[in-house]
Amino acid sequence: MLSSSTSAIICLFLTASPCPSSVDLPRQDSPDSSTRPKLKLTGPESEEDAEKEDNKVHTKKQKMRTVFSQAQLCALRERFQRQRYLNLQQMQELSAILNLSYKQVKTWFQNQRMKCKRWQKSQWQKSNGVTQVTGHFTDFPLLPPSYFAYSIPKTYMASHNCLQLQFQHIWFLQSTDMYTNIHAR
DNA sequence: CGTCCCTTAGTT
DNA sequence: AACTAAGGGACG
Repeated sequence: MLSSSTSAIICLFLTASPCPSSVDLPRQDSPDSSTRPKLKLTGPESEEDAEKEDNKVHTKKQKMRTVFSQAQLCALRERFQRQRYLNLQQMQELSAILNLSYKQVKTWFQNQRMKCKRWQKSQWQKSNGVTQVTGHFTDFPLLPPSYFAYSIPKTYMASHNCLQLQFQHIWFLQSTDMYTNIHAR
């Protein structure tokens, strides 16, 4: 039912992929110990992941912010379009492909979810004011970023039915994502 | 553990 | 100033 429309949107996104070329997948030093990409596709390696162990005696806790390449962002966004929640191995696979760490992918998806949530809230406020709600799903722009519904996954685990009633159509989309996420193995 | 949420801080 | 990667705490 819904998957058809969703996939249609995905196709749109893919065909009209706004990725500014850049075939680069520059190495992103995994600032994290857990789950690093085991296969390095592109050779040039970091050589500076030494900071994690306290070898840098007392250089402050400088936050190391990695700048994702356009190719990486494009791939992440494309994936997010159709799947907002990835399970462990899906994230590992994706991180390996993009040469990012597992934690980076996990963090990116979380941040993206929050961003989406913020965006939705603003949209809702907008429509709440004067512009009346025309439809349910069609209110959101179809092309990137096509932020459909968001929802709360933690409560999905706990009380699925409760939230399903609460969010209705919005939840339906989300629960579909979660469902495919959990059961697609 | 993963996620939500808020916060911090690097990059543009 | 906006965006957003990453840190940290709370919760299940």
